[in-house]
Amino acid sequence: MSKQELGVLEVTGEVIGRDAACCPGLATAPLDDERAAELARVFKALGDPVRLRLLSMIASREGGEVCVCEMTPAFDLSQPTISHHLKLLRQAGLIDCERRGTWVYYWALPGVLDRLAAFLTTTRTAEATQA
Amino acid sequence: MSKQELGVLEVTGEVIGRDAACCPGLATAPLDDERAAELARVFKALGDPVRLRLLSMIASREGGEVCVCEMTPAFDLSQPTISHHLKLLRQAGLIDCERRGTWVYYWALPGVLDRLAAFLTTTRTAEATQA
DNA sequence: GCCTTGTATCGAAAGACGTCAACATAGAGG
DNA sequence: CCTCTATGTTGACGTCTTTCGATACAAGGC
Repeated sequence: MSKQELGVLEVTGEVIGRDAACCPGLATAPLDDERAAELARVFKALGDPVRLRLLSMIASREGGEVCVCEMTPAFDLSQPTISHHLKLLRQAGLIDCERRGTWVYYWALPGVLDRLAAFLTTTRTAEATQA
Repeated sequence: MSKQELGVLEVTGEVIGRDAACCPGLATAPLDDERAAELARVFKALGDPVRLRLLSMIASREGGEVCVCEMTPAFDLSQPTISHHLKLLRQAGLIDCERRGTWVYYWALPGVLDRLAAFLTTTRTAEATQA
């Protein structure tokens, strides 16, 4: 279950600093079709309040891991719905999970989030630099 | 036309540095319902390849302004569709526009983008700091 | 005034998405 | 093996999205 169909932004797991301008950035160039599609997939995953709350719930956890059994009751939604949202977050490469006994634990993957942040900040940074 | 129904994240226009932790950040705390909804609206606006390309096209423009007549032919979509996407970006507070004569010009509003970036980076920053 | 051009809005159609109840699966513990 | 609890998956339903053609509006030129 650990190895998911990330498929998005090929998550490496390594943390990429805001300086390492690995990727163009929003305001540096007009963004080609392919990269736009990649990024859109991740942003779309973040474009739902439930998923945002789930992700922040996971990312803000001290130990780094959260059991599904803790998340489900925090929402006014059915368990399958939560499961579905978690799956989408996984497919976006934002989180991963592991089953330990009866329970399943989720944790955040910093890779994609960092790239997204870089994409947005590189944006302004590049603009300010070049201007 | 300049004053749009932003409604999202109350765009101030002022640039917020990555340090100015005005807002919680993804990994600092479990994100309340209201803020999640606000943020989700913006991320949803970014969750479409066409809108991402439009936004980057506008944000990366030297002069800062782009005429609709330049954007429409860059896509394989009808003019009403482009117009619709531009409207969504405007409603998300990411861009604004003005009509000058026959043409309408769009420009990027840094405010929301900076907040989003802060939200994502504050995330990792806070995590690294607190850990 | 009346065209012409650029852009927005409307209404409709196809598809994607969020949600649930029902069911399937994975382990734990008898 | 059987049962119980915790999760994931399936299928269905209603709603939101994306897209288009048709139309309306705005401004300039005649």
